[in-house]
Amino acid sequence: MTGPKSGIRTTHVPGTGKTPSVVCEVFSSDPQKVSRWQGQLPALAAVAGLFKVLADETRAKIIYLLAHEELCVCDIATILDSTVSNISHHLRLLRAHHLVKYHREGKVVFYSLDDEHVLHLISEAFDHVKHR
Amino acid sequence: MTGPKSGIRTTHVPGTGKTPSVVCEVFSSDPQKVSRWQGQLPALAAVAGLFKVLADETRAKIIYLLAHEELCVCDIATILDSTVSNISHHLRLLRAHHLVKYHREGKVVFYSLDDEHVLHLISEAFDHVKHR
DNA sequence: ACCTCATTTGAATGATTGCTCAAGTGTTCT
DNA sequence: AGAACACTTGAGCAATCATTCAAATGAGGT
Repeated sequence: MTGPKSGIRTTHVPGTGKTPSVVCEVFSSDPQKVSRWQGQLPALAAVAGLFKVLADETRAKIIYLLAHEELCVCDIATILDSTVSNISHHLRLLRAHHLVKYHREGKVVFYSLDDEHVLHLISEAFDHVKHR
Repeated sequence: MTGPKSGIRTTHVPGTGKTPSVVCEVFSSDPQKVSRWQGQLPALAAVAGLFKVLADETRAKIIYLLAHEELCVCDIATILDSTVSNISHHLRLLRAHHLVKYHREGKVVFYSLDDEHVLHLISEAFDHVKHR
């Protein structure tokens, strides 16, 4: 199968002002460009998944905090003016993506960043949103 | 106001095994660490907003495509096996964030990337999800 | 054993999001 | 003017998500 969204479309070549060379092409628009991309697209689902993790203000702040120092859940909640439960839920997600590490000291659990790369990603995005 | 989530929490110092030095501290957990962060957190809402735009497989792929060549809506839809309407909705969002530029040629609208920085962000995230 | 505290977990809620369908706009051609 | 085409837009829907509350777990102190 060629996918449920496929259909009959026409052809366009930019710049030339040409009329559609083919009126009814099955499952492709511009044969040249379209066929060139066949199987060439990298799997960006995982990339989008990583961005989803970072696409939340609270989580971005948690990462930023933990990049600078080790903190317990309670402290993070206080600093971010949130609830312990809420922060714990977010940490659970960050843990699942191996972005944070933790160790228990008595009753308290201390979290810290386990992936400097994501901090770099955040700071780069921060620079991006600043100058424009 | 100090925020709706504030409450009375206790103090913890990692490593020392110390007992909470203060039992009831209003609106703060570890006074040392918490106060150090007062007003020090950068505004990461916009950063999270940018990541939200990238946190979708279809949009990530559109950006990847447009980084390599100029394409019309119809072609993008064909390559990504989606509908023209769906792609147009995504392009609308990308346009609102000034990530893509476009120009009309007759009936056809050609889109291309207007922000190489986001491509760098994507390729960096791609490298990240690969080796682990 | 019991109580307290720090954190985790699950269920419930409201908000946001991606996609689809149908209708609308703008452009070209006859 | 009218038809055909490329694209845009808005409403509607199901799925996902962030947050909250209440209950559960785990560890230390008495």
